[in-house]
Amino acid sequence: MNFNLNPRSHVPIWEQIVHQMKEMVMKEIFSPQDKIPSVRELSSQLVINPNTVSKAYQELERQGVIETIRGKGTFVAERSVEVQFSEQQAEKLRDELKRTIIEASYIGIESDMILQWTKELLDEFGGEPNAKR
Amino acid sequence: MNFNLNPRSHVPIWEQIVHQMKEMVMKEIFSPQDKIPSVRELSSQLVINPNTVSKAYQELERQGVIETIRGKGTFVAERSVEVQFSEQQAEKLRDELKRTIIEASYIGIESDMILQWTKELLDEFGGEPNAKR
Amino acid sequence: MNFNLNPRSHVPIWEQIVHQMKEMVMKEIFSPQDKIPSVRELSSQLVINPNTVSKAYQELERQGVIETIRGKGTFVAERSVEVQFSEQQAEKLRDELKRTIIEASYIGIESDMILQWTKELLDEFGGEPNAKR
Amino acid sequence: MNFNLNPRSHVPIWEQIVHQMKEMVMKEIFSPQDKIPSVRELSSQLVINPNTVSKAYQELERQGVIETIRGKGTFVAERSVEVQFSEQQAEKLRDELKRTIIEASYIGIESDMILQWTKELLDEFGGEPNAKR
DNA sequence: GTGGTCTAGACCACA
DNA sequence: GTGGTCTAGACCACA
Repeated sequence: MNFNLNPRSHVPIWEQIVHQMKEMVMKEIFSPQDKIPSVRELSSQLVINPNTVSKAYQELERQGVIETIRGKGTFVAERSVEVQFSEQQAEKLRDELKRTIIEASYIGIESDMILQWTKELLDEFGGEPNAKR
Repeated sequence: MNFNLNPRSHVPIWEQIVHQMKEMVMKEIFSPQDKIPSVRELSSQLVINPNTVSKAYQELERQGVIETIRGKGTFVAERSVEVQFSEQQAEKLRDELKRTIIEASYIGIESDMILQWTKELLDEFGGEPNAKR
Repeated sequence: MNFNLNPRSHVPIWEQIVHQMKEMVMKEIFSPQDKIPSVRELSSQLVINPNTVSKAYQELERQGVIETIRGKGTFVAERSVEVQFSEQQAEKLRDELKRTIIEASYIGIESDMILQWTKELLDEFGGEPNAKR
Repeated sequence: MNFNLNPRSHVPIWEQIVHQMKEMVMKEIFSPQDKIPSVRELSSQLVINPNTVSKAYQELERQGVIETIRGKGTFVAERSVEVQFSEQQAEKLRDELKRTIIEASYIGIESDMILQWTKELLDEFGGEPNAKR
């Protein structure tokens, strides 16, 4: 697993792991049932503290991205289509989008460029890969 | 100045101020040369710690959004069109966009919805208001 | 013996076995003197680690649910009515009940619903089946 | 705040804190907006590690029981009536109830006693205290 | 070997 | 002063 962690970032390492893991699942680099490295393996590979990896894994499990089977290891979870997002979650993401668009427009990035980025990213990540149908 | 600050949010208050200030400039609620309240005035108006306002103003000044003129006060800065963004800045914003799109797709928000949001927000904030041409 | 084991659950597998075994006895699916599979048989049938079954059997024996007779095998134990529970045991179970009721009320499950569940479950499991009278 | 922590219990200390905190909110010992002790205060009062208290507070915040205001402290959250529980959550709690009832019946606790306990506990904790109406 | 809990202690951003 | 992150390391239950 290739993680690209930046310890200088203001985003905590455990959050970087959570996000990149979700990215890999969206990109179908991982499929449901795939075994992912143990906390100890990954922490020694990334040269970070096991507790940091553990925190990331716990958050991923809470979000239903991975599943832990006692004594056997950790696996990418089956994703159910029924996943229903709340109004609140949607609101929060729209706000994030707004924030990014204001920042981008402010420094002079053209609307067309932003729209193009969005389309490219949606082509890459839009849809629901790995969802049980 | 109407700020909508949420102390319960995990976004630092100084960052909320910075962002809303930029939003107001983008919406042309403020024009260059407009005087804005002093740190003391604003902090007592918003009932927050002066250090917080001070930090926000420092960041806004660093980004060239406002200017302080000794003995006269603080003003919205003139924006020049020639403002050129760096590759690095663009990269960072594209990454933010990517992050939001992954999260949104992950919880099942349709690509069409995300695209619609983007268009709406670009209509509202796209362009370069207040820029000296 | 039909066990419904869920390795993804955070309840240890040996505990799931213990509990389902007791449930089967309460439902009179088993009667005293019935022979139950050996550790080896059950572990290979359920495709789990023999140590896990062994731990479950030890706990069941400790609780007087099953009995091992050297050279003959393992059997459902005779239950005597005189089984007297201690204040401590009762206290512990009342606490568990309290915990569940607090959690349920907290997320907004109606008192009536909780009461109905209790009545249904008592109809299904209340009483002392298989007890020697 | 009176916590009754048992380090010998198999229930982690942070979980005991979470549960007892919810109990106190249900009993209206705390009301929304009430300030609760800081992580440092509580950890020194309970003579446990700050990280353990921190973990409990983070879980309580995730569940919407408390709110953190940066630099100001932690407060009991306003509870909204709209709290909607999922089928899955209800299922899990019914299972817990089932488990407790089987255990209780098994050791010979009368159905009437269990029903009485339930009614007493519902009188004490049923309903939605502190909910914004 | 696997993950979970807990302690001890450092460092940092925020207000 | 407040909480959040991270490291280091011990101990434990489970399989």
